Amino acid sequence: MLPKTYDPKTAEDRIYRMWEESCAFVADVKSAKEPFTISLPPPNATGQLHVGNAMMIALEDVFIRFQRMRGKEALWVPGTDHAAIATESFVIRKLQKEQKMRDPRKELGREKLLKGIHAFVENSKKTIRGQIRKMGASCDWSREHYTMEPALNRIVVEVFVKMYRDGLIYRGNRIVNWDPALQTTVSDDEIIYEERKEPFYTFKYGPFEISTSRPETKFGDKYVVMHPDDMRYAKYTHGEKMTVEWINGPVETTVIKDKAVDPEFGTGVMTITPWHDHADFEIAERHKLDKEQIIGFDGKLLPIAGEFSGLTLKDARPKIVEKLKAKGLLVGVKEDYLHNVALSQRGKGMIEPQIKEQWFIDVNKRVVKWKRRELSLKEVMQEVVQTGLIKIIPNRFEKTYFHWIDNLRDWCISRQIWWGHRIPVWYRNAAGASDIHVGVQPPKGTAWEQDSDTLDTWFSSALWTWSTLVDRSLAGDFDLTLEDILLKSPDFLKFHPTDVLETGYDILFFWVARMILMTTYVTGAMPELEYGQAPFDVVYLHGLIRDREGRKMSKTHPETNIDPIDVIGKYGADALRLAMIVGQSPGNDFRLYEEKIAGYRNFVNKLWNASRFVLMKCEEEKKDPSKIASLPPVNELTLADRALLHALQALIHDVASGLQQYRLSEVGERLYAFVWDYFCDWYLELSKGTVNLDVLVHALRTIIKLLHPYCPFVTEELWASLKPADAGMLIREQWPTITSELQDQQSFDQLLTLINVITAIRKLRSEQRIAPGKQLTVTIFSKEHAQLLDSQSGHIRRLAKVGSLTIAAHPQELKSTVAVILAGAEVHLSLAGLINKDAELKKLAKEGDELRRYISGIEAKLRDRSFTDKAPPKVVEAERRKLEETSAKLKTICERIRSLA
RNA sequence: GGGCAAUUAGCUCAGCUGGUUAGAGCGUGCGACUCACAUUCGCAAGGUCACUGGUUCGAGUCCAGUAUUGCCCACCA
Repeated sequence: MLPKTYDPKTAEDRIYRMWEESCAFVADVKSAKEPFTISLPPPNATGQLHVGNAMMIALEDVFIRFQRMRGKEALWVPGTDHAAIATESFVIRKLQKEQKMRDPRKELGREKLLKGIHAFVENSKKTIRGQIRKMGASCDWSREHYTMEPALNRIVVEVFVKMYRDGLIYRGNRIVNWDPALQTTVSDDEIIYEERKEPFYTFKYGPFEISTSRPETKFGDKYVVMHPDDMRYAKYTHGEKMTVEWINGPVETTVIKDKAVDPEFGTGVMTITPWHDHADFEIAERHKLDKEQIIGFDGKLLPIAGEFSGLTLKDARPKIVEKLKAKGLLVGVKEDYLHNVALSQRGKGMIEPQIKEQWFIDVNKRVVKWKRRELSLKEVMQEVVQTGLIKIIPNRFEKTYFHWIDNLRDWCISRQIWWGHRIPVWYRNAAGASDIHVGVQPPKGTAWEQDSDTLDTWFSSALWTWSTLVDRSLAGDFDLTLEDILLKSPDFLKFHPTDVLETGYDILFFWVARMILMTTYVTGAMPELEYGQAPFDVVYLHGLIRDREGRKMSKTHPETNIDPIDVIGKYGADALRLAMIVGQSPGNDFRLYEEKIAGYRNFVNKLWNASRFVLMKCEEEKKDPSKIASLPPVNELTLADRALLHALQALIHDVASGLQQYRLSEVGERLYAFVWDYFCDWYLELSKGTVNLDVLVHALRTIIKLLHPYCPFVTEELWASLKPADAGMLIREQWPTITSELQDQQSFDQLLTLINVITAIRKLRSEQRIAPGKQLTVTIFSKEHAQLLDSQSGHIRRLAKVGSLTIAAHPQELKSTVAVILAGAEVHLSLAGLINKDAELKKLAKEGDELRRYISGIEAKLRDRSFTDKAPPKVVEAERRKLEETSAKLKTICERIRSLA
């Protein structure tokens, strides 16, 4: 016998082990079944799974389990990401804290530090694997991958070289976002802006006045820029040179006219610092101006700053302002000037733009082959979404996506960190000439030195949907080309493109867009792949998880922060999964808090107890549930059974069609309501009278199958007790199908009637409108109803708490009875005068008032010619019917009031 | 500055292509030791669907504007 409450703790690990040991998650590449593939967005191998990861696992597992049961060859590829900068900075901070190292990079050197990070990552991977399992994820562990494994490294390098040869990757001096704290560049997308109030200074600069919030960068300013149409400065000509007194003495400056200057802002004149400002850099590029470095990569001023050389920016600023003031060049200071400062998303340190030699991907060059045409990367990315090859859910993000592409600049892919895929480029200075080698393998010969930079972590993630499907044994064979490797990999041929990419909308640009970029680029040149594949058909974007107050989940608010693993320990994985799926809608943020999870824990327990009840019944009747194989003939079933089977058909339909449209939340609610309100509250209640165990077991099995994608553990556990003898595990069961013979709307309506009768009795009782212990007579018009009620009389008697219950097939003494007309059915309850008169009258009067108000509303509507003439006849007819029904109801109520009074 | 979204019960949210008296969960109040389940069961209260106009026979739903909130992108020296 099952225990009274379901205990997920003992069951979940055992069930997961059973699935895994029996290879239930392993996809068969040789199968003839249609494939269904998802690549798990690889969590960062930096320690722990967070709620966002848990959410995506829950959603994806629903897709996968559903499709697997529907008969697809479902493959879910798990893995982890090396998360270059995140991991490296995490480990460095850790070393600083735990081992009191000042600068771990210097103290350990490249190799030792990498070894340390590697050990840390291996450990994290272990943790994360365990945590993904805790969620119940049915991913194929035999195909687990890691972005830095040798096979993937080979692919990364191949793609780099291919792009280099196509002229899409180039090396150039460009202004980049430099993070002095982490000593690396970061991409535009890795910057956050923070509003700050800082003083805003205005200085005298020759005949001009210029304003700045960063005087410490102004040493090298030797260009003064204004708008060409600004009449105030019309007397100065473009290219005019003059000498002005500046911080460290006189400097020669040149007048530049450029439309980038806003005449309305400040004095309409500015000086530029091209080395340390994006906008200034662009102006300088346009006019081919000199650029000078002012700030070192360590964040300190360079010798150009003269006496201020070596100072940090923070220390230098007041001193410089002081000096300018002393020289009489300070015109004014506006305190509390509000502006945005760029901060590193990772370390939260200031970003100092710098000019550096970096590797870039050209997004505008039209050399990308796609469907037999040559386009730019930008154009391909736009096309696949525009033509509907890729569909984004919710579709409003397609707009965001296009907007992002429109503004996309060349992608800086090199990073000055050590943890990551090393750039496959070698340099050599021999005989005064410098050589460069770009290749999959290191060059032969001596004196070659590899580029010390590594690749942006998103470069390798961008290949994820297919780099994980490559046959590992081929990756070591350097006679093969990238195309050969792909075409010889059975997994790739069978399972790519993937079906759904499910992730948070916050990494649409970081990752999703870049996967599209890389995959279309690589496959577009391959005739065998019809000149181009997208990495996936559908992008499902979930929202961010927030706490009860709407804040982002974070450890800084431990009282509301939810750690998925803690929650699973407390409420079970099924409850967590349900809580994260139901109520969640794509693209919208979602609040998660403990009560929600507790609510679904209760639901899981409800399902558990419903099953327990069924099993108890089986035991009572000495019936072995495993021997129940099929339904008895329909014509032998009772009304209630037929109604239940009908309702199940509708449920099967709704669940399948909802899931195919990715409406997970709605389907979850539908299942929740069905199990709780219909199956438990009504059908099982009715079954307490007479039971057809075959139907009961069949219905429960169906429900359990439908619920399995949402809460796999409890359903698998229950399945073990309920399944037919020859059936295997639930995870591999077939999805229920709709049988038209079982559709029986009439029975369903009649059962509703019965339910209404019972509701009415309950209500009467709870409102104390009938006295307990008295006789209750139910009179009904239809023979079928009478039979039905008769079979339930014991149950109703209990509900109504009456001493006896009489059921008659014909109305008797209608005059002296108080009848309740129940919606759409001719069933009356006769209370044989044993009611609490005052309570009843009050109730009836209220009901009557409501109905009268409602009726007059409909009447007014029907009198309105514009309605009756213009509305569709169907609608008008419906209103008429409504009026008739309601009037009849009101009439009965009036009669009852009369008979009472 | 450009863009996207949200605004429905005390709280968290559903409400698909405009059509019965706008729903759920939680919370609240009242009642119940009903033999699967107190992680339960029954009942009730609570909403001029942010505001103002418009389209329509009919608007929570479509359109325009306003307000508030949130997010994304760009960025001004």
